[in-house]
Amino acid sequence: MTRITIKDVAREAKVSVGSVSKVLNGLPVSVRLKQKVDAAIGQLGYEPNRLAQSMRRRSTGAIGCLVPDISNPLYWAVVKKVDDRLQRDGYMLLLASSSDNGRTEVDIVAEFKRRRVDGLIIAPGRETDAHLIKSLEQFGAPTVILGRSLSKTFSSVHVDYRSGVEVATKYLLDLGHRRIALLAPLAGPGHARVEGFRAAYAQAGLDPPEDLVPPRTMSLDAEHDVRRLLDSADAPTALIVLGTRILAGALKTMRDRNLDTPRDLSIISIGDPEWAAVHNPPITTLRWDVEEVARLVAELFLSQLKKKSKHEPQQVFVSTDLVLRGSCATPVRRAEK
Amino acid sequence: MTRITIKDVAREAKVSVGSVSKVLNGLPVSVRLKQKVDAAIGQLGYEPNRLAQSMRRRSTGAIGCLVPDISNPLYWAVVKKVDDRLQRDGYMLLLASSSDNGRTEVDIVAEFKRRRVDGLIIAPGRETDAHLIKSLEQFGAPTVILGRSLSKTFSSVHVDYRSGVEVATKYLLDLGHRRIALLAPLAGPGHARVEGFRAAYAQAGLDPPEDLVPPRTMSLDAEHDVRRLLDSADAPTALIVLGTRILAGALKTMRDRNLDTPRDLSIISIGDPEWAAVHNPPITTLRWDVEEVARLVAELFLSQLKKKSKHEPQQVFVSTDLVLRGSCATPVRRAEK
DNA sequence: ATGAAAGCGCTAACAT
DNA sequence: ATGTTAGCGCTTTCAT
Repeated sequence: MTRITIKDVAREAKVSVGSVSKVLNGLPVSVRLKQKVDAAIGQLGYEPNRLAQSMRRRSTGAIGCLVPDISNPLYWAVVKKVDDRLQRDGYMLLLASSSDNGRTEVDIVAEFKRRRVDGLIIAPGRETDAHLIKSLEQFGAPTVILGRSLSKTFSSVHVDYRSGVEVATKYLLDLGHRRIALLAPLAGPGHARVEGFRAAYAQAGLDPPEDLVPPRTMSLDAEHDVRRLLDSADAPTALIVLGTRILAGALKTMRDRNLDTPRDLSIISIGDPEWAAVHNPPITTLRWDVEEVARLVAELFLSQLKKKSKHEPQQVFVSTDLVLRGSCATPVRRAEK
Repeated sequence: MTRITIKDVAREAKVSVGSVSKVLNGLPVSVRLKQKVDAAIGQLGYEPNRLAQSMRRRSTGAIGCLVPDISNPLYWAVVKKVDDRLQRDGYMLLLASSSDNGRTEVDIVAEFKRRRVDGLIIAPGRETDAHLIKSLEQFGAPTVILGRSLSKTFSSVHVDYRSGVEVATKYLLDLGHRRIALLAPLAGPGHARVEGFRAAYAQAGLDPPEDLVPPRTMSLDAEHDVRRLLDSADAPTALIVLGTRILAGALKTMRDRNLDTPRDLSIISIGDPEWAAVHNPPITTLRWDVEEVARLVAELFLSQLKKKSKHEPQQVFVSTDLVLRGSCATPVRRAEK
């Protein structure tokens, strides 16, 4: 551990600590002074202590980043991108995940505060959390919320599931499907997806199959849910599934049952795992640009960081694309099977 | 931003700052004192400033964590697990990925030093890097290396690819394959895999097909490589592929070529992406326990952190399992096809 | 242009 | 048992 301080440098260069500090911070000094100080720094291998700097400057150059327990590739893609972007500006990420360690999001935000982070990037686990909102608001640092509508007082970036699912549902409806099941957890922004689902039915002048929409089902065991669904008397002819796990569960179940996609069941995946295009048949997917989400988070964040005046919070939505591949077809009536 | 300091608390409670500090740190004090201080703290909503604490205590409770690519499932699984474990002990992760931001690993480690992290968890991009090693050694803080044999002076956790690939190769050899291609990047611990590959051939009294082993090929474009390989006159009858990307490339190419797995080509994947079991046919995989890797990293790290005396560095290897699924079969002679 | 000195908020001796 | 005080390493007035 380096024990060399600015004092040592000052002594070595035979100047005052104040002068060394000036050189360090690029303030105007004489050429001679700068030379002496630089020489001493090189000589001693001095590295400034960021703790001490942070203390005086009242800024740590650290950003608190909180992601939930869900093992969602989206979060990591965003973390990576944000990290890349912020490192460029000299910031570092203090990362914490809110799972499996018995600490709540509020606890972690409190810890971020104690560590005097310069800002916060938060992907909350739940849609609304008064305690968390209050905690964030009274902190008052630049904050971006990812994926939830916590409160309009913060900037946030969302995927526009509502219209995405609407498009996907309409596509299936147009193909002739009527009994479409939406398999997504109720929690979180699930309601947006359900809204899109209902909207598509409404627009087609149809009633959505209430028994196939959450919150009907969805335990943690996706495979089990899918199995029950497919085995029921009035089984759906198409599935819209959220996320890798449920998709995998559905696909596995179908293989076990020797059901064919898309002949026996059409499938649309919400989210585009790498392998959706590899699978046989390739899975039709509602995808969005992870890179763009990440870019927006980083931009929104940096813009707040740079304005001195409170910037107006913005809610940004990232649109989705329905990527047509081979997992959807006109439904075959059960009797014909 | 909280502007309340220990002084304010002392004044409010009408005690000295020293006494407040004692209460904060759980040192023995009278019940009455503690009550007064706690009351004042609650009253004021005081939160200790960790920067100031760190400065005096000479310990930040922050751990520097450096990975080449946080969005890689292996790394983020480890990071998440390590984070869970370390949060329990009051630590936080300072995370940095060394890609796409123009900063070298040495730069980032230097930044970690300046920020006075209490320890380092590093997944180096390359097998050996004298500069990095020196930088880590002179830091002298608890350090765990993930996935590379940087230097025996640090503790490290590895996946035992050598024997894993040997087992996988032997399995294919026993099935009757002779022209097996090992598709893995040369860089990094690739040599261990190649060693395993050669060892299996040697043990069977056979010569490995030199033209099918890296460093023969492997550009960044896996699909292209696979295509060239399959189109060549003396194409392999089996593939051992490293990682999601290459596997996906291989599978896609095969679908395009209308080749069947395992009839036309057997495939073993090194690493077990979630979908390997979902794919049709399910992919035989050389897998290891990511959780265990993470657990070992955390344990190795904490044990160093807790010993005052330098602990002897340990090299831990995590063994692999060959999970037999449906992607391998006895080779069919080309002519018969 | 440079130096001296006062803190930043806290902990840890040392006094009392 | 509690209070006083000297720093931790740095930045930033304020003098010179």
